[in-house]
Amino acid sequence: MDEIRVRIAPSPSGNLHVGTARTALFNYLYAKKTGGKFVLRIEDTDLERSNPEFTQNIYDSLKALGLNWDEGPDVGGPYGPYQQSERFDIYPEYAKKLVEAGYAYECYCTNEELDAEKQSSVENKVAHVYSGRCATLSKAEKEELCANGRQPAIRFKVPNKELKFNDIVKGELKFDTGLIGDFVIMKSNGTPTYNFAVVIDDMEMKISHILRGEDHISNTPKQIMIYEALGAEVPRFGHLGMILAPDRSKLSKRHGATAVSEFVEKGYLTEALVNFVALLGWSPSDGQEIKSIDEIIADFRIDAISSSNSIFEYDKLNWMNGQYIKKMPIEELAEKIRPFLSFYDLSELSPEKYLKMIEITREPLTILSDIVEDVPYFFGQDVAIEPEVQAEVLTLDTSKEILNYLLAQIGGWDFENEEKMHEQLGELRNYFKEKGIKPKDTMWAVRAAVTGRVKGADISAVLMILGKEKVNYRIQKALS
RNA sequence: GCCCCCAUCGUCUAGUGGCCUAGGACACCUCCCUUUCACGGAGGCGGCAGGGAUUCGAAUUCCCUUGGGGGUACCA
Repeated sequence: MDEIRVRIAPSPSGNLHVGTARTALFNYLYAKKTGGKFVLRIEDTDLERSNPEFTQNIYDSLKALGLNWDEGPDVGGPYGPYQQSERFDIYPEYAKKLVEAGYAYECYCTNEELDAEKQSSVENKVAHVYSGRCATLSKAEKEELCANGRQPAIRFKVPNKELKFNDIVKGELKFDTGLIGDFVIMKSNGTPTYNFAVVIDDMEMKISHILRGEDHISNTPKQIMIYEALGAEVPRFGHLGMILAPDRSKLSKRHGATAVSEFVEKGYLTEALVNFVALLGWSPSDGQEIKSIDEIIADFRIDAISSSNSIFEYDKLNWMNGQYIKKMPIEELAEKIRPFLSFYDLSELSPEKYLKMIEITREPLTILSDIVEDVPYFFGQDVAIEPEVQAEVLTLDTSKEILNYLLAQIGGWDFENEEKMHEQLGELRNYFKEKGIKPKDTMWAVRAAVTGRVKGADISAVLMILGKEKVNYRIQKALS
């Protein structure tokens, strides 16, 4: 197994979860770092819970994150098909081989019988291990069971031994297989169980390294035993710590967004998401945390992955998203923001003015949707004056004086030239400064009348975007 | 219950026996910059879970306790 081949194998029973995205990212990073292949496999053996809609979401999310796969259901590849539901005819053959070789056997137990066994284990406070009673069934007994209408499942016969493997991130892991119990590899309905299907698929797809969440640690010995029974080469395993919610429980809907697509809808940039999630369990060698995916690839070391769980905190994600918003090319940002502004009539603004508006309002944004709150005064003829602004600024005599003066002057102002606008505002401040009014207060009065607020984007740019007519109108309105 | 994993500031982490009086980032606080908010800059607060053992020396090794997480399915 000299070629490095990794995979991400989500099951389409939900939208792509950020935890899965992180696992995908680490696999992707390792593949890119080593010149290996990154494979996508859709694990939809559980037909009841699988939904094509989710498969599409998985594709879209992975692509949006820039985690492009070399082989997968949609792009094909030499070891397809890459969707388990299309591989159903493969698994029984291997199961049959295992039965014939004595590594597995048919089990006719009913759910009721199994539950009863389990129940007695619980009562005796011992680990529940399947008794293996069907392993010794005679041919005649099996035939009788079949005649009674029972369909057998196939169980793997677990050898009793100590099983060890060297985990890439955890180090040596040991298991006593006596505690595992013969497990089902083929359900009585003829479909494979997870533990069987993954092994067959990973084997056929020649996967060399399996990086996955540590919730799979206990599956690993089972899978290794299957590889061994099949005489196949066992891949290397690496188990990543889990991503937890701030309350240390599993990250779930009640904590807010969990799917990549939900984060995107809320206004998170996929670049920031990738960067943030990479930092959960991995850290850059130079301490520089803001890194593009290519820079992360360059710095990635698989042996430096942390093995503990990490908590998904929004604070840092938010900060990071703001960083990406600030450095994104303005045209690109303007297009990304557009969908969030559907509430407003964007046709009021020329393309140039729209761009300018984004430029001057981007700075305080944490997520793209924040913009909605920051731009209402750019639209419509009238502007909503906040009550405090009305009471604390506009009712002041000095404010009225300033606005009256401005109204008289504004006819001669240039609204097209930014430099000019700065000068005009500067002159206004100086004029009142000589009269003992602080420049700050002068600007406040103008801002209050025109935007209805005491804080916001650069006021000279705001005036230019609004244009002389609207500014004039809003000042008059504020005065009355 | 049983099995497994994990344990450095609130959070993400650096640290692989002396470079550690434990470094960075986010958050928080203070100050500076400033026509507002913000950005940015300069400081500050804050941690090796507890107990043993090994060692001249332990955040780093070993053991126990505690805490957190995962698994225990004919789900994946």
